Amino acid sequence: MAGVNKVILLGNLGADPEVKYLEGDNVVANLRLATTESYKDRNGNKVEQTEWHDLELWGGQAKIAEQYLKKGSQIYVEGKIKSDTWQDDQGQNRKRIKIRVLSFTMLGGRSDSMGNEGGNPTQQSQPTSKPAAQSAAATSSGPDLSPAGDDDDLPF
Amino acid sequence: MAGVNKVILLGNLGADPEVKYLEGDNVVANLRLATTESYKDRNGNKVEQTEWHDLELWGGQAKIAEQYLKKGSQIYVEGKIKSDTWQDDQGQNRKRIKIRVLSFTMLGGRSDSMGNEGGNPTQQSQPTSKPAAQSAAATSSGPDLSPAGDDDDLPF
Amino acid sequence: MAGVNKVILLGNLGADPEVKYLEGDNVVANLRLATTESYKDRNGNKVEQTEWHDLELWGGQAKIAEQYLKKGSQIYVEGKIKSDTWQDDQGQNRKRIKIRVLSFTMLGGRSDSMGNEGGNPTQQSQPTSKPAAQSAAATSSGPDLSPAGDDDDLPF
Amino acid sequence: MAGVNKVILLGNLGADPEVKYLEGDNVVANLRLATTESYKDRNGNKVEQTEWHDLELWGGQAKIAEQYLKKGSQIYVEGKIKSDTWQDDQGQNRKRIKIRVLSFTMLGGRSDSMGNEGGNPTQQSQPTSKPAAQSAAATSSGPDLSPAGDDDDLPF
DNA sequence: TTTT
DNA sequence: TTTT
Repeated sequence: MAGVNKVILLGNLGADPEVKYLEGDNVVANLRLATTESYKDRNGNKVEQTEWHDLELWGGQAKIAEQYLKKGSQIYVEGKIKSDTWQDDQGQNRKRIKIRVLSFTMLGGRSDSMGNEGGNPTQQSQPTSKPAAQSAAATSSGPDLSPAGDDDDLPF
Repeated sequence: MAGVNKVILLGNLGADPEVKYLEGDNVVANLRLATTESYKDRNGNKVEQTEWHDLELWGGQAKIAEQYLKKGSQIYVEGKIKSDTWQDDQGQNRKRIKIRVLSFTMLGGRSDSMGNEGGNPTQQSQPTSKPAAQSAAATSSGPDLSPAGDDDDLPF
Repeated sequence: MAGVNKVILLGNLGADPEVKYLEGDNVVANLRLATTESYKDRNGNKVEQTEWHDLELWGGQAKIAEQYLKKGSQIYVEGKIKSDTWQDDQGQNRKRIKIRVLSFTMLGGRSDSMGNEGGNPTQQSQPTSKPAAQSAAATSSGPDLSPAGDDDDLPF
Repeated sequence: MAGVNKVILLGNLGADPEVKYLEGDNVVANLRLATTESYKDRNGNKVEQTEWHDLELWGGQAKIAEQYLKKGSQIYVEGKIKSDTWQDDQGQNRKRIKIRVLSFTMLGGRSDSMGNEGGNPTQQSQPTSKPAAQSAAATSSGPDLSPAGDDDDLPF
C-alpha cells in the first residue's frame, strides 16, 4: 500500500489533441507526446531516440488542451501511469499504458495559434474564468490545485 | 510565468513534529527531515552526507503529521521551495528556505506508535474518517487530492 | 528534441527479481512493482487501486537487485518509460511499456533477508565493496552517480 | 540513511550566468532562476508569486551554461538541495540553500544568442564536440549520463 | 507523428 | 532580477 506513481514528461505533441465530449458533461482529450533524448554512441555519433507517450486528460484540462494545444506544442506534464486491460478479438488479454495527466504547462510555443497579443511564449494562460481552467494554470507550480476530476475515480 | 517548483524528499525525521494551532482553525506543523546520501570518495572510503530540510505542513496534513509522525519516522514528501525573508535585529535582510509540503507518505515504520495490528510496514494508513486524513493518504500517488490549504495563498 | 522522460515509483515487489545473465558480461533483472493508491469514492468507501509496473535493470543494479530484493521488498525507483515493439504470432504490431530503472533505493524492509543486525529499517546499505553497489546506493539522492550501463544505448 | 533529495525546477534566468574559473581546471557557474506560479485568490483575482532560486553548476555544465544561457533563458533543471553554513561577521551561524544542478535542458528560447540558424526554439543542442557538452545534452531525458563532477564530493 |  |  501507499505508493507513488509519478511521471514527468517534457516534449512535443505529434498531433493535435483528440477530444471527445461524453455524456454527463465529461470531456476527455488524448495527446501523443514525443520525448526525445540524444546521446553519443560508442563511436561518438550522435543518436536520437524518441519515445511516444499516450496522454489522457479529463475535464477542464481536456478543454484547455483542446483550446491551446496543437501539433508541435511543447509541454511539461505531470501525471501517473495507468494501464488499460481488455480482451482483443482473439480473446487474448491485452494491456495498454497511458499517462493520466494531472497537470501540464505550455512552454515557449511560437504561440501562433493562441491568438494572444504579441506572439510571445505563452502558457495555457488566462483561460478565462472557468474553475477548471484555473486549475490547469495553477498546476504550474504543482498539481495541488487540481479540481474534481483529477482524482482517480473514473469520471463516469 | 509558468514555472515548476517541485521538491521530492525521502528521509527520516530528526525530531517529533512541532505543531501550532493558530487562530481561525489553522494548524501548521514543522518537521526536520534528514536526507542522507552516501558515496565513495576518491580513496574508496564511504562518506555519508546528510542534508537537513525544514518542512512546513498546513491544515489537515499538519494534523496527520502530529498524529502519526515522530522522531525517526521515514517519509516520502512532495512539495515546493518557499523562502521567507525578514529583517534580523541588526536590520539585515535575511532569507530562509522551507519546503512547503503538498503531500507525504509514511514509509516502512515499525509502527509502534500507530497502534496498527501486526507491525507490518505502514503508511499514514486508515487514518479513520477525517477528510483531511483521506487527502493525505490519497496523495500517495500524486498530490492531486490535496484539500483546501494546500494552495499557496497563505492560510491566514 | 530535448525532452524529459522521468518516472518515480514507490511500491512493493510482487515477486522475486528475475535475473538473466547474458553473453558479454551483461545482466538484466526484471521486477514487478505494485504502486497502490487509496482514495474514497463518492460514497465515502475506501477504494484501493493497484498499478503494476514492469521494471528493467541492467548491469550492477541488476546484481544488487538480485542480491537484496525479493518479493515484498519496498523500493523507491527513478527511471524512464521505454517501449518495446514487436510483431506477435498473428503478425500484429504490438507494444509494451517497461520502466528502465536508473536508480533505486531500498526502503524500510524488516531486513530479514539482508542479514543486517538489529532489524532496523534498511536500504541497500553497506552492500559491501562492489562498485555496482556503491552506484545504487549513491543514486539515492540523485541518479548522478550511475555507472556505465545506465545510459540508454543498449547494453549489447 | 538512504535518502532522496531531488529538486525539479522550470523557470527563467533573472541574470546572465556568473562563471568562475578556479584552480585545478574547475569551473562553477551560478544562476538565478525564477519560478513563477499564478493562482486566483479568494476574490478571484489573479496573483503571481515568484520564487527565486540560487543554482550552482560545476564542470562541463557550468561551461555550457556560460556558453548558451543568459538573462531570460527558460530552462528545466534537476538537482538537489544543498546548504552552505558559515559564520557571519557577527560570529553568528548562518545557512544558505543552493540548488546543486545535476542536469538541465534549455527550452524554447528565441535563441537570438545562440547564433543558431533560423531562430527556432533551441536547447543546449549540438554543443559541438566537448564531452561536457554531451553530458548536458544527454541529461535531457534523465540525469543518467552525468559525467564526473556531478557527484557530490566537492570538486576541490 | 513532434522537436532540434 | 526572469517570464507571461
